[in-house]
Amino acid sequence: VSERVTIADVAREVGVSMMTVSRVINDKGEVSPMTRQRVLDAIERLGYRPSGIARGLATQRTGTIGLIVPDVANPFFADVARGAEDQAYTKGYNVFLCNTSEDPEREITALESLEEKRVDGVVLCSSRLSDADLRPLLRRHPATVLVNRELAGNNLGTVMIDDQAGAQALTQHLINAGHQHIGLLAGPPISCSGRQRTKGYQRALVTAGLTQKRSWMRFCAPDVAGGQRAVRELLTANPELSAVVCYNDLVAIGVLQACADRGRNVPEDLAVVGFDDILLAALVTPPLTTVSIPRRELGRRSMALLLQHIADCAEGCESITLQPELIVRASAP
Amino acid sequence: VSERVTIADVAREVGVSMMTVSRVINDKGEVSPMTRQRVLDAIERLGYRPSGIARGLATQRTGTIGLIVPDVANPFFADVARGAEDQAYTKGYNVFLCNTSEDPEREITALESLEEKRVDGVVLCSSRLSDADLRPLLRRHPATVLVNRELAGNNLGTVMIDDQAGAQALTQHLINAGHQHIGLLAGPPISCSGRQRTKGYQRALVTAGLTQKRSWMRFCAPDVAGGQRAVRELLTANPELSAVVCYNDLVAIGVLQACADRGRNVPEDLAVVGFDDILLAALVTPPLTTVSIPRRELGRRSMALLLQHIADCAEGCESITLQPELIVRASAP
DNA sequence: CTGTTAGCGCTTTCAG
DNA sequence: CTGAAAGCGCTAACAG
Repeated sequence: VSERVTIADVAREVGVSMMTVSRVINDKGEVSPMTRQRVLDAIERLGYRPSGIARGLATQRTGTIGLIVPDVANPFFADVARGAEDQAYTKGYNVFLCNTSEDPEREITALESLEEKRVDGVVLCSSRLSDADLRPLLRRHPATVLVNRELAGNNLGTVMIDDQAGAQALTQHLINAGHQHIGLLAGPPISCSGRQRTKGYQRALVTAGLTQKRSWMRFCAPDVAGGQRAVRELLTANPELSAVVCYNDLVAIGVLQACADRGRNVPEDLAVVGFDDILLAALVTPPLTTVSIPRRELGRRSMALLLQHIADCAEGCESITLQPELIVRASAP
Repeated sequence: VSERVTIADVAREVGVSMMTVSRVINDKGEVSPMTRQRVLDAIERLGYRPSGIARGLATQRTGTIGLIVPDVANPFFADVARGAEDQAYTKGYNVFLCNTSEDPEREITALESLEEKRVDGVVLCSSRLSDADLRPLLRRHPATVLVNRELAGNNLGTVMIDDQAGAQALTQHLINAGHQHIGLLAGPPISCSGRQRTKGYQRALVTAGLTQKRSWMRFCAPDVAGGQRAVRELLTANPELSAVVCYNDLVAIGVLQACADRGRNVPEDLAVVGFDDILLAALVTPPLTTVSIPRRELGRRSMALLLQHIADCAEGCESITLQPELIVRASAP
């Protein structure tokens, strides 16, 4: 990386002003075809590449977006990140990736350092910050899209998954199969998506005119161990249950394992449905009936919404809701 | 994002020069404790945050790193990305994430746009570009670390996985268990890691003084279907085989499925070992003996190497090789 | 300990 | 169609 070639070098080489070179680079303003070609040649010959930094300082736009996720190593956010980056790429933007590890402090740091980097906008996934903490932080950014999180009052772009509809479809599927006693492993009580999914479960039961019982619902850790533990308690207390709706696929897999351990057949003795359609869902025995979330699409749409908002900032707070898709497999045919 | 507060605003507010404010921000040069405090107060009061863009233009350092991967949605690279970002975060750097989709054109574009962004360095994973294409592109960057790819001649930082040692350990494990007739499903012939793993397999056999037969080795697609197909041919042609080393876990799972289909017991009739320790490896029946690659560590070390190189650019081309770790499970006890 | 003078490399006026 | 001047917001290098 010897000496960087600047726009001045190119201008001198061709014998024109820097402005003319700038016009050629940006395809702005009229430049005579001949001059234009000579500039292009010089750029090629000298190996000139404009400095986004200098340009950013002059224009106040960096061509840069911040993407904040809890953890890219989580396949969910990895897919979201892929979709977001793809979309940004096609529009000529680069994206800063920030992981928060679910740590509010780190989320704050991310938002702040992205501000220092003067990103043109931020896509923030599953923010764990309180409204009060989040609002002032976002106000310092020119544009933001929230994924999987609402923020009342601010007219921000928002992209959500319809958790309630997903859980309702799953529960309805069980009801259609003749189940009348359906349990729920609801995930962590703080989880927003958990609450929505619980609502969907309840609404399906109400719509079908089926009984609901408090004891048929149980919170659990959102992983395999959580499902394993919770389902034991659930079935011991409620032997009448013939089906169970799980917060997510990992919980459902925990249920599968618990059933295998106690010689309970799925789906004959107990039908099981998950949520998310993770890779594993199709591979366990029996394969899981679940609901699939268009994760890459989620990232793509979020980024598209943000870039559109940046382009014509007239637009207000568009809000998008993506529908999960029911995937029927052997665990609940 | 009303009017941005600048260093000049802070200076005016306190009644000092911009330099003094700058010194406070950067903890550089001596500033009287009192002035210092007044500056800090004003920064807080005004909500000032320095512009990384302006600073980058002045210092020629952006505090920014480019990370190029084939695909973050691939769990392998997602983990690498996580490790790399974590490391960068602890050192105060932000990282640009670029996906190439295995497309050479897009890899070139990524390298070029990262140059425009004036990143301080690049971590490039599994580059698909030829040496001839890659070299001039990298020369334009101040620092680079290559992951999972060598480039002769250039003294770049390089981080590799020891594929050969991994395959050798796996094969040795089978030999220790008494196997004498060991087959190999070698993956695609073009694969560089495939060649290394084949070498490791062969070396283990040679070291143990066991026979090798050409017909015991077979190329295959690096997925479940590939393993399924190849193992049938392999066993039909060589019924004497009591164990098989697979290019990766997916191939091994294909072998498991083929065995299940034909009533062949694993590991009694055939011992099977994989490579990578993907999530699935522990969950199939029987669980796979395999070798685990420290993926997050791979990302972390790569970024650490790059940042160290940036810090004291005196250093030359350090090269790191990470060892896979043998994981013994039921498919080859 | 603090301030002044020059840029960093580009674009935005406004004039030719 | 082309150019000159004035910054964008910050810091390096000197001076006091």
